[in-house]
Amino acid sequence: MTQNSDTPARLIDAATRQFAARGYPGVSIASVAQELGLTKQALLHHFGTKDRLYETVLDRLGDRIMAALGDTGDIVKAFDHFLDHAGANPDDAALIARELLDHDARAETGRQWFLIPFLNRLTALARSARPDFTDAEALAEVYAHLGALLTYVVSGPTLRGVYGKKVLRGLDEALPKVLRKQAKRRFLAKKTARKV
Amino acid sequence: MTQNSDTPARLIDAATRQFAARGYPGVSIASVAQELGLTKQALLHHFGTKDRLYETVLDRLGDRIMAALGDTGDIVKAFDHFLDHAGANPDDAALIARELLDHDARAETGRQWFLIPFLNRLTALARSARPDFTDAEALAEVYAHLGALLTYVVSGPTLRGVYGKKVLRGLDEALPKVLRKQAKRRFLAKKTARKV
DNA sequence: GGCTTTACGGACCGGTCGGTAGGCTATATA
DNA sequence: TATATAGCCTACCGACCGGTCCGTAAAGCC
Repeated sequence: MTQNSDTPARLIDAATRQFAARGYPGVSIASVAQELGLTKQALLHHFGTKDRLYETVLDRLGDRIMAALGDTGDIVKAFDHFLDHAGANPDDAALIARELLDHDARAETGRQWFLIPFLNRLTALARSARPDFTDAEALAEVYAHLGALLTYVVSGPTLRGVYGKKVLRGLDEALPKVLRKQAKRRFLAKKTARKV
Repeated sequence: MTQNSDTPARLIDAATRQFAARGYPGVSIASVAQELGLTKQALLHHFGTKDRLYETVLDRLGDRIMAALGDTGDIVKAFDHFLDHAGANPDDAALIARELLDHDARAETGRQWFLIPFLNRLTALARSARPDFTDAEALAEVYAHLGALLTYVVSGPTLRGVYGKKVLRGLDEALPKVLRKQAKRRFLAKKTARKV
């Protein structure tokens, strides 16, 4: 650690932002390195290849979103925490959305996809909240809810540019309410008659 | 029309597939042209620049999705038609999802975004089904539903690769049901006391 | 038959891509 | 003090990028 020992972490941060904003093919390793005033060779020194940089970014992302769910056994709270996290870290949401679009296009040699533990966790929570669900139904409900949540968080900048700030402020007020209400309706019914 | 007069249309088809699969920065005009055995100069002859090719692709997409909604006044039916269309044309869904992610990053000189009429139409239908909604609430419900639908259609290939065909078949059976049930719950309530 | 237009291909341009080779410097260790 | 190593650089490579220039063959128009 002769010079700046946290360079790898800062490169990961920059790469996370750029991959989220422009996607894998839209980002050059030179532009990531340039963000901290380095050359691309410095980046290659730390990560070897662009692909390994990207995989590292996804690894960290996987850790963050699992942590965001918390250790609650309540799926509504888990989605609540995740919405908070995604709202505060839209880059994370964008990267997830991009992976849903692009994952099958990339080679992904061997390793397990970073979203699998996340989806499995949510599906398990859904099944424990609604034992009347089949596995497929639980995954479907989780997936539909996650899709609505991600699309909303992800399109913020786009819709702000298109509709203007005022409309978007209304959306930012209404949509989280819609999502929370929907989570309750989705997962808190049948078998588990509920309070509030 | 000396040689092949429908070349532009075929180029648009190829470009639609490739942009949907790999996104704007991931597609080279040479690879699009190559799909019909042409060189990139042929493509540039017809469209001038890569950007104009992409805009043409979005124009056609905008026409298709508006047509897919049909002329019904019933938002549940409109979403039903759109789900059918998106299921049969996953490239269209992928392009919309990519635009939601990327639109603000591109310059988009002047012209109106192709999704605006689509979103406006759906929002208007939502408001007429639920006069108790504010504009923001209607847009939020439309957007949440659209997000769930798009994410589902778009992630098909990815999830198939990750979960295997069997799980995905279960999802393909369960998720459309979830979406249809949800559309009814979203838009057919209050003021319009319900049957079914 | 001359002229223009359409539809391409070949050659090439400046620039950028990911990646390699090798060198320099500051620190850590012996 | 000698050596090793981490961190980063300059220089360079072949491949590819979007785009221009120019030629050419076929068809339409007069």
